[in-house]
Amino acid sequence: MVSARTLERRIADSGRRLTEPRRQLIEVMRNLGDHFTADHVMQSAPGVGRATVFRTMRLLQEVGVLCQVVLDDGAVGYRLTDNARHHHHLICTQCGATDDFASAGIEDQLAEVGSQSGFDIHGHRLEIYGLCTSCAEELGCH
Amino acid sequence: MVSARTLERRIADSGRRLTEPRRQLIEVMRNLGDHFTADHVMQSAPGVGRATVFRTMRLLQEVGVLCQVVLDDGAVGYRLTDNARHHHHLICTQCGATDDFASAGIEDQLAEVGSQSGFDIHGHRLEIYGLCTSCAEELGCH
DNA sequence: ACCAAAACGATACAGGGTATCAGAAACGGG
DNA sequence: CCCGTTTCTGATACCCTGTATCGTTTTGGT
Repeated sequence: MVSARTLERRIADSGRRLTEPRRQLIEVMRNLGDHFTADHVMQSAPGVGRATVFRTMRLLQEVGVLCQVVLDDGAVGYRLTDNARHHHHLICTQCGATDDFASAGIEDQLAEVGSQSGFDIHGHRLEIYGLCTSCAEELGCH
Repeated sequence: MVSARTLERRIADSGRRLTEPRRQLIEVMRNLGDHFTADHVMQSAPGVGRATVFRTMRLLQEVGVLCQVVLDDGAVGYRLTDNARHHHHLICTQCGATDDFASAGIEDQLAEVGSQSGFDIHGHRLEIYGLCTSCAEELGCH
């Protein structure tokens, strides 16, 4: 779990102000767990204006501590992350549980695709869908 | 370029009716080239109702001849495809040109991630962003 | 404490997609 | 070939996620 201190420092270090609504939203997102929607955040922070929720979420994305997760059905979720580095997501299509991962092997394969295709590749997006261990158990032997 | 006949057969074979609006939309999408948005389709088929455009696009996705492409900025594009099999997209962030590709190496790496993570993986979504050869030339030596 | 800059809340708007529902088209059976 | 059932259509209202506007409030450096 990424600490509130880390998140607040990221905001401060980027030259932005550390306001009360921002602090509240950070706390709310931390409490929402490993995945949530913008709507969840709004409902959990009724004192904060709608626009501020979206603005803050955009800000957190810009400083690299919040990332979008494209779900199975195309809907968008969010997730706090402590590593701003490049990574991908493992998403449970049953319960929504989400994990980060990185794989040098995959990056190598993508570089390979680039050289074969003639495209000058400078980014990608990868989401993996499946069942987390507990959902797999539950569904597997029902 | 995927033929109109193929597309129409896919609809008929799935038990749906081959109506005039559907035929029109298929023709429009074929003419729009390798990537387009729902709005492009609507503008190119002024005689067809908005809801029918979306319904038909959903239908084509269900029968596997139209796929969503998640762009760089999160916007969604569409693309006709003749292979309903699993594949990924190479997307030019400059001009929008889009190509399909598949890579056994990547699939292997993903299986690897699955076994390491404990997730029971049953799908994924991969979009690669870059510059197509002509855009790379144009921008490279301006 | 003061002030300019930044951020806020309310709200209107925008874009993409879905639900509803009365009327029209498709197509299989007689 | 006509008829009835089923499916589809168009118009429109609506929903959801996110952004723009703008007057007011906070922030934080001096």
